[in-house]
Amino acid sequence: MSIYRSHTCAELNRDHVGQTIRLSGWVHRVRDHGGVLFIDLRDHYGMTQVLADGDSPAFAAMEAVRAEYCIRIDGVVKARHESLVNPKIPTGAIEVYVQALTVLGAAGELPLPVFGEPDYPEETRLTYRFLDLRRETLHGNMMLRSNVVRSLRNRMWDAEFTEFQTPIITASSPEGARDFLVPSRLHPGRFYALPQAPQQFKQLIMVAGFDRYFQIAPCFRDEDPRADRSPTDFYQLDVEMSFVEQEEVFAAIQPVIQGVFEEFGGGKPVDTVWPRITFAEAMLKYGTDKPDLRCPIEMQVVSDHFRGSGFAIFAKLLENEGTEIRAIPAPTGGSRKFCDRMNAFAQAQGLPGMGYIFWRKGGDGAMEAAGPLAKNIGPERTEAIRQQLGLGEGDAAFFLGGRPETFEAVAAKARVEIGRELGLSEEDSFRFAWIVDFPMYEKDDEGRIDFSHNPFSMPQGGLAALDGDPLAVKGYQYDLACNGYELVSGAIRNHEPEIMFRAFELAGYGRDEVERRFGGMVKAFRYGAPPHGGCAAGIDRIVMLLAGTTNIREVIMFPMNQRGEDLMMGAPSEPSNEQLRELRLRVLPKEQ
RNA sequence: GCGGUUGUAGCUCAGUCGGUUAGAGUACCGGCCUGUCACGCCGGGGGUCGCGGGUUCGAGUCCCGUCAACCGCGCCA
Repeated sequence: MSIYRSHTCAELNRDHVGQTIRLSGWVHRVRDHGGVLFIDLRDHYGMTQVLADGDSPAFAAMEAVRAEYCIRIDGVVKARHESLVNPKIPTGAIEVYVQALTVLGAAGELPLPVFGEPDYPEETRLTYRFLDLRRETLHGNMMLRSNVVRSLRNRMWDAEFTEFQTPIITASSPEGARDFLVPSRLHPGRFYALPQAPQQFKQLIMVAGFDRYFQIAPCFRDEDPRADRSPTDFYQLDVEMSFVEQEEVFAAIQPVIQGVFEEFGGGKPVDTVWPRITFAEAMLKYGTDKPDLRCPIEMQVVSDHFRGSGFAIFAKLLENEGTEIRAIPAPTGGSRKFCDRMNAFAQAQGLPGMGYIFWRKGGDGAMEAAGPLAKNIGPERTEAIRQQLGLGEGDAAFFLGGRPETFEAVAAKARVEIGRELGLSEEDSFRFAWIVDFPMYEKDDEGRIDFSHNPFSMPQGGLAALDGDPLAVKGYQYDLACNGYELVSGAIRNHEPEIMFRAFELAGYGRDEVERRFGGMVKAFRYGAPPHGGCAAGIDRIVMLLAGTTNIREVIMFPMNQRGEDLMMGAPSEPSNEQLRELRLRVLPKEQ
């Protein structure tokens, strides 16, 4: 027999009654009745009730253990009386009478209880992550993650993709997010960078004549975190294929993503047909490029009804170029209480507010429009709006005005909030859509043309398209949106050096600069580069959705906190003087 | 960098209009209990009310500042 165990804590049942067995695990819970003492013994696999009474030589030892002690017991499996069976655990038909107990690892007073999983401050949970991970939820999340990754790999292998590893210590690529830099000891004053993604490597793998590559790849970005975005590092299912068009990438990746959602989604409905929605349409209808399609509400432009109307705020707004009025229809939302609550929601998000109209039964029994806006613009315009939006008695509509970029983010949240509050949205389903035709360029704060997404994407229309208005150029660039999250992002790549130079030129990067920054890739494209494209799927987010949480740290084994610190390991830490000397670095004092 | 929320026992929280010695649950320690599975009962220790300043006869409570955590914005090709 193993010195630690003959069985796991999930294994024993009536078939083992009478056997002498050995278990190792953690003390989940102690119930001391004086003459008889029960311990729920827990390991990775499950739970078994073990007990001792005064006749057992292990009784004194049993009395001494506390929650989360790691112990080993020897004992005999006993059937429980029918009235004492615990149906909540698989081993509930039996219990183990303990004859010997050894403490393998004692535990101090717990800073974080495992039993019962009460809510705890995240700071404590991260500092004692190893205890948090013993808890059922997090333990289960990590097992889910492992199983999802295995399933993704199997599905990719089955589809004849090949997995390769790319460098972790590599060169800085100056576009995009901030790099994590790694000082070079052999070359003082020079730095490696951790890859933000294996982007250039996977493209080079295609140039190298491989086909259908994938990798479960760590990506590193030195940016501030969000609830759904891990700081410092995260994992992507990175994919690249040669000789493909956009639809072929979709066809390759949909079965993989859909498959894991069907496998691990707990039976929640999973879309099997994924609509293609253009970026422009998504922004118009949903106010975001990652719409939550569980909410059926679609926004509409209603500017004409407000032009020259008695509602001065909107009428005046519309005199400025690039402005519009957008309506969010809210079927069944026709009460002042609800409208005021949503208005307050918009204000809490930093907008001046959302105007609204709602339709109710009037004093004479006929439908009447209510709300401050209706009074200002008059009955004809109000009625025209109602007809355009297809609303009726008991419904409401909210209005936002200005340049779309100033209100779209809040409108997107309000749309989802309205749908949820009114019970119009599905809750337990996964709704997917490919968002396509992203613009190649946008204007930055100073009015300069810059890449809006991925500079390596092929512009639609090729070289010729780059001679017109840059802001009108669309790329073969796409995202997969699911329930309000961006799960996948990808593109057909620009593999022709001349188009690439021209594309960068529009964004203000000279030929020399492109050669310098992306020299390896540009050089490769001069020696017979195949057309290629691919995508990358966010593993953490996929697991997050499958685990039913909205916090990415719930699905990462050892996450950073909101400030990019690892409270358990104490990272980042100060280097020793010797380390700095060797790297020939000096730390500047903090500016006061 | 900016905004919101929170900060009281190891932990989760309550604490009224500014008023006596700041409470409960849980955890911990001690006692009792032979059928519990969130065991139960009795007792005990445990507090810089985040920190600093102010108003007041009196501040956990009001005001100012500051720190920290989380959420959001900026940022994230």
